[in-house]
Amino acid sequence: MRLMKFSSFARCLRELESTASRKEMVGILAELLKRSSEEEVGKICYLCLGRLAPVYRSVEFNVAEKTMLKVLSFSFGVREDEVRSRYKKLGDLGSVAELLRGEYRGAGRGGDLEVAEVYNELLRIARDSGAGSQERKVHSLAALLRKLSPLGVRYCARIPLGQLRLGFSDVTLIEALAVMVGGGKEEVKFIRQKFNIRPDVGEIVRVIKLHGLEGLKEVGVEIGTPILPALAERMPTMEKIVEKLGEFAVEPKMDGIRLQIHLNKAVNGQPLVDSLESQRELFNEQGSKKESPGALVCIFSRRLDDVTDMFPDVVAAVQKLPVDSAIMDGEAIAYNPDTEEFLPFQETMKRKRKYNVAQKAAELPLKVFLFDLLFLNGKSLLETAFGERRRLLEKLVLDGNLLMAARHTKVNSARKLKKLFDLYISEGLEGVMCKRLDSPYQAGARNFNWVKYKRSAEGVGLPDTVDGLVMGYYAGRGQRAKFGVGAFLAGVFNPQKDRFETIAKVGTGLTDDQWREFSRRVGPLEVKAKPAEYCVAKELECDAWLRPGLVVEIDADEVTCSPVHTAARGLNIVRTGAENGAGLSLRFPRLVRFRDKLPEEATTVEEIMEMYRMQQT
DNA sequence: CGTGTCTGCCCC
DNA sequence: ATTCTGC
DNA sequence: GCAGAATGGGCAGACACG
Repeated sequence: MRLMKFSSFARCLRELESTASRKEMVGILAELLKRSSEEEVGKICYLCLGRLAPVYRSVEFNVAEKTMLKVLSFSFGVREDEVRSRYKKLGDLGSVAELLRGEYRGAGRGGDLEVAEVYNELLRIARDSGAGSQERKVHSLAALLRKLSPLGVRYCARIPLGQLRLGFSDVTLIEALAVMVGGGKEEVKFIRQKFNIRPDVGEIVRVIKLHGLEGLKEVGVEIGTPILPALAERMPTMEKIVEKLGEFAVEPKMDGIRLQIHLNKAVNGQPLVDSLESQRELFNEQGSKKESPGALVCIFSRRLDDVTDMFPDVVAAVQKLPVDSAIMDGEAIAYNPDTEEFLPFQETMKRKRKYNVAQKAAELPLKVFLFDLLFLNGKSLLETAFGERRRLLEKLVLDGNLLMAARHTKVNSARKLKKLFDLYISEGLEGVMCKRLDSPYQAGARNFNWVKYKRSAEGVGLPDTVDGLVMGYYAGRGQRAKFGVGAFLAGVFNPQKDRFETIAKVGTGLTDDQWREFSRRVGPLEVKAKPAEYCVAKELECDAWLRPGLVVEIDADEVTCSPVHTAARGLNIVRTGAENGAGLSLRFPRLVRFRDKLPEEATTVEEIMEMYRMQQT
């Protein structure tokens, strides 16, 4: 079979991009996969998904928007402001690149590259690092783009940005795999199950090409290969949760970092480290080999990043567990051993680091609340009912200090649920997780086996919504480009200083109609420069400024200290954990509605300060 | 050696 | 993370 | 109801530059 040309690949992507029906996309993708040979099909899968490797290999480009602007400018001899202004208008660097390539009259075309050649070059560029690497990346990417057709450039330029905007992702690609081998619903289900425990489409398609679906049967849960985490859905009321779930258990929802912990002790049986090490060598990674005596521990984040080296205290505690092998799911959160209080999310985040790990571990001790057991002593528990998995988890003999089992209470009424919810809220926690006791561990799925119910759902997250002044807005990307806006900057009023201070950028909560309405309402308010009474950090500079005129109602989960937002900055009131000069901002801001209010009737900095204080208790 | 800018399928 | 939209 | 694509605040890391 001949190797596929990148131009031909690009034409296929173009077809996919202009197709809305998922069924049709599956057909096109199945054809594409069928046409590609086994050596290149894995690479084609990764490229389709805007990547070079499966997520848990984390090949980082360190090239995104800003650098790609430089690449396009350099590649096609166009001034950077020109590229930037076209980007603002089109909202997509691929389209800009395609246009520039079409207009480019310099020498270029170096023949028609194969997909694999483009892939290899992108991988080489991604791996370049160290002094001077940014410049080399710009030059190499520019040279690569000049060798491609305009359509090829369109997609190649989007790959380092990590999004091809084709309207499909992993799941659709899996369906295409099933169709490729002439399968139906059953086969989709089968392949998806395998993908959930080996989240590497490239690998799965290679196995299928070589050995068919039969070959996939060999793929099982493996210590050292992350399982896609199960995710929770939300529901609006507790009554609906009880109605939907029947008999379930309630656990507290902690505001920390999700961890999937793998443990393998070479006690009896074969340790499964061989394949792990060989895969690492394949990707030429250095230094991540775990030299722990007698026990291999791997920790993965929610997005399957290997974060083992960031949590040596967790590794040490897990190594002591009296089991041969296990995979556990849990939440890590920093706490203060003196007050026994859990710390805010921002503090826990400081534990996610590469340097000064031991020092921060001492400053910010963790609790890890384990809430699920996916694998135990060589056997997968994914199909085991949650009630039974929980029973096995409780038998694990945790140290009770760093490793704890999450509190877990069986519930069958809204009354009991409410009681637990109130209890956990009073402890300063985020809310509750409700889990069906009879459900398997649904790796990779967000469904109603797990339902989260947060403080904010009660309208208790923020004491009140915020009425913010719209100070300016930002050009939209992708599908927001057509509205001319993708987000806006909101501020609150400081009557003492007679000025507006920023509290959040808002980019969600508006329907398409509301985005259009936004454009209409904002048109007459546009001014050339930032009004003098706006206090805005440099990094929040808007694409268009507005004079005071439009006020909107904003909801959020929380008021937090902010290093960039200026709201209530300098109000000399003690803020726990805040640096001097910190302002306040909103966590997870979203628009509720447009309001007919005067700018001076916007929420004031004192009111925001009061909301912040109320939260602390 | 600091400081500033950009990046991350980052974490949430 | 939240939210909206097309299928 | 699912899959996908818009978007948020805030943190540490990687480089570039002076």
